[in-house]
Amino acid sequence: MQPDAIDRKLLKLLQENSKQTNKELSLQLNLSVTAVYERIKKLEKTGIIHRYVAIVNKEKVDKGFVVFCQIKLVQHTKEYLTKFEKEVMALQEVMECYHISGEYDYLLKILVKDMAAFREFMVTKLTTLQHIGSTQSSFSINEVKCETVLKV
Amino acid sequence: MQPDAIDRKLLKLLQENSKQTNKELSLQLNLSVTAVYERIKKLEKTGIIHRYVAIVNKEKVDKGFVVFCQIKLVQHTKEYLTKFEKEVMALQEVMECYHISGEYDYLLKILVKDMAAFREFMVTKLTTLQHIGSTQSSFSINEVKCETVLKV
DNA sequence: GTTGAAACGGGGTCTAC
DNA sequence: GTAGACCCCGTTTCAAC
Repeated sequence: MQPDAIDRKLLKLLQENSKQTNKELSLQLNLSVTAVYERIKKLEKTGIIHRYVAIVNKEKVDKGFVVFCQIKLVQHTKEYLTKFEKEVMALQEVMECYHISGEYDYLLKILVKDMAAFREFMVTKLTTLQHIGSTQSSFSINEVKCETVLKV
Repeated sequence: MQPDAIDRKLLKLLQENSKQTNKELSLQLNLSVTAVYERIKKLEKTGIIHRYVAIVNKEKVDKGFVVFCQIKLVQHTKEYLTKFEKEVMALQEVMECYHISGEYDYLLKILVKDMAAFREFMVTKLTTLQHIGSTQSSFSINEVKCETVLKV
C-alpha cells in the first residue's frame, strides 16, 4: 500500500498526537469522520502504523543521562556476534543497539540517571559481556533534536 | 512526584500499548478502573507521561536505511554551534542530534530510503551546512534493538 | 484505596446518497 | 468519497464506603 498525500498528513498528525479524536482529525484533513476512520484502519492493517505508545519524559524518571557507546568485538564469527547481541538485548539500560559498518562493530544508545550510574553500568554489566575487545563512549552534552515523527 | 511500584508498572503498560482501556489496565494492575484513571491523570499532569503517539514502521515508509553520522566543526564558538544546531533542526532526515563529548562534536541519527538517498542527503544538505570540518558515517547493518519503553 | 451509578461522547457499523 | 442515525462501551465524574 502506498499512502497518498492525505495519508501522509494523517500519519504526521497521529505521530504527533495519537489521542486526537477522529472528528478533530477530520477537521484538519478536510475529510468526513468515516473517511478518517477507514484510512486509520487501513494504515493499521497494512502495518504502516505499528503501534500506539505513551512517551515518557526521561528526565522525570531519572534516565536523563545519554551515552553512545561504540563496541569492538575480539572476533567477528557469527557465534560471537549472536551471543553478544543476545546479551545486549537483556540490558535494560540499552535503548538501541545497531550492528554498524566502520571501525567499531556496534553502536549502543544507553540511558541512565547520571555518570555514576553509567560507571556502575559499565563495570557491572557492559564490560562483563564476553568477547568485547574495546569500547569508546561519548556522552551527550546537549540533546539538540530527538524526533519521533517520521516525515513520510 | 515519585512514582510507586504500581505507577511504574502502569508506565510500562502504557509505553507498550497506549490504546489499552482503563478496564484492561485495571485487571493487569489489580486495581479499580477509577484508581487507574486517577493514576494516569496524575502521570500526565506531572509530565511524566509526555504525550501519546503512533509509531510508524520505518521500512514501510521508505526510511529503513539508518545512518549514524559524527560531525566535527571547524571552530567551537557559541555562534558556530548555535548556527549548526539550528540548521540541523530543519533537516527532516535527521531524527536525532546530540552535542557529544569526544573527538567529534555531534552525533546524528539519519533515516533515509537507501544508500542513494543518503548520498543525495550528504551532497545536497549535510555537507552544505556551514562550519563543518569533517564527518564520519556508520551505516546500520542490522538493528539489534530499538526500544521505546523506559524501564522506570 | 474500593464499588456503583450516571452523563457524556467517541468508536464502530450501517444505510442512503 | 459524504451525512446521519444507531448502539455500545469507555471515559469521566460523583457519591458513598
